[in-house]
Amino acid sequence: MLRIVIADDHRLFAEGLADALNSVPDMRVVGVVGDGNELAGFLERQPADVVLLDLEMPGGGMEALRRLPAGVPALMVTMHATPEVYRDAVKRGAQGVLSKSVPLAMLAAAVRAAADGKTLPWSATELEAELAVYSSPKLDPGAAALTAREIEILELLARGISSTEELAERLYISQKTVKNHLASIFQKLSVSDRTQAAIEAIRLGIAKPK
Amino acid sequence: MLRIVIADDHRLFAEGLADALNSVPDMRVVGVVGDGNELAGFLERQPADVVLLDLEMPGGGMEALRRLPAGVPALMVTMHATPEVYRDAVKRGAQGVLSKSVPLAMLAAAVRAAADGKTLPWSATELEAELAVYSSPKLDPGAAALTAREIEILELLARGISSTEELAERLYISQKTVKNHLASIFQKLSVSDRTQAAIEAIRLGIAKPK
DNA sequence: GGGGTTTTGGGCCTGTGGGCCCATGGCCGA
DNA sequence: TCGGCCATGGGCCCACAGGCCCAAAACCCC
Repeated sequence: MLRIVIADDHRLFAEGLADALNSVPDMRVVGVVGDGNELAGFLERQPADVVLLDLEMPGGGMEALRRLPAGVPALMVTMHATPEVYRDAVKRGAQGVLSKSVPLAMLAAAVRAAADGKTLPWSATELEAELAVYSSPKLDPGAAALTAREIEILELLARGISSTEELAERLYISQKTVKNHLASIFQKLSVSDRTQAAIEAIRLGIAKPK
Repeated sequence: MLRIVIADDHRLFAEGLADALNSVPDMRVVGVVGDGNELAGFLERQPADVVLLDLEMPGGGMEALRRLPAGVPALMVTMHATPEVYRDAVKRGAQGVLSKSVPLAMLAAAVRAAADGKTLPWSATELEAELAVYSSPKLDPGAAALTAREIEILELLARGISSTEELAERLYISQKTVKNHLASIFQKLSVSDRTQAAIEAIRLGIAKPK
């Protein structure tokens, strides 16, 4: 799970992006700050794996970038992505620069790459090639341990198929087998009933409600 | 449920905002377009209750505004909210102008006001006074029927507090009362157990997982 | 002040969920 | 080929969930 801090004074953008990133299975936004001067202090109290910085913000995006604690990967996200901005940002320690016009999936990939310590290239073609590796979420170890059948059951569960009887019917297996799978799921997800399992499945992005 | 269309070529912003608005109980983003020229055509196929327009976009925000079908409330959302922009936008039929720096809750209130046909004032103080009326979501008929206590229980449920015992402890009431509330919730949401209730609560935006 | 709703609680009963044990056959990789 | 995981089932037990009926105090609105 990658912990992300967003530094952007445009609250609609920041809050929206936070929601969007939280719906990506392997990411969690742990903080939003609206002022570049607050960022360094905030990161002392709240460790993060990646910081997303707006270029245009109070306190200055470039300035905030320069004052980041060493070793914290940062991505500059800006309306005005130019080669000059890229050069300056990378010189000051950023892992890359992204336009606010890129799709969410590309940002997610870039965040994974940044967390991995990669410095992203500027050119669009190289960038796409680089990010292809990071396109899919690195799921939690817990989630990864789930078997195919278990995931299938979780998907149904998250869609509201909650009774043992109906689950068994949908999967053409006995109710006993369903209960066995569920018991295994509970253990792997560290939960104690199917309600918590459904919530956890939704939270992990394994399954979506409806 | 208010249907919203977002017109903005900054995909990160648009997708993020879409997620954020979808998590507001009474709103649903039904479309995102990245070009002002596409907007009018899109709205013919997909009716909307409110349109959110970016000022700075291909095709021109003001231009797109002018070409909106009559009677569709529109809000201009922009980095550069100035009195001049406000004057021009309102003259062209917009219900108001909001800076991208406002919090999500204010946008949500503004959307409700716009859907109601209100034209929003420019000055911040008047705006706040006007939006106070629209601060709380117009819930779904089904959701609206839920009582305060029932919502409280649903929130806990969606956070993984699933056993009757723990729910009772958290709320300082007897387990019997918890079960009674749950029975009432099941009926109102047309579900049959707490797993489905938790999922429905998340889906309706009444509660968020964790 | 009186009639709705909400919140609180009781009793009772049945069905289901979840814990724990075990067994078999299939499949895959070392 | 053998040991491992997986999917499939069985039996058993008990606690808990959910259904149904009812009741009283609190609250709020007209």
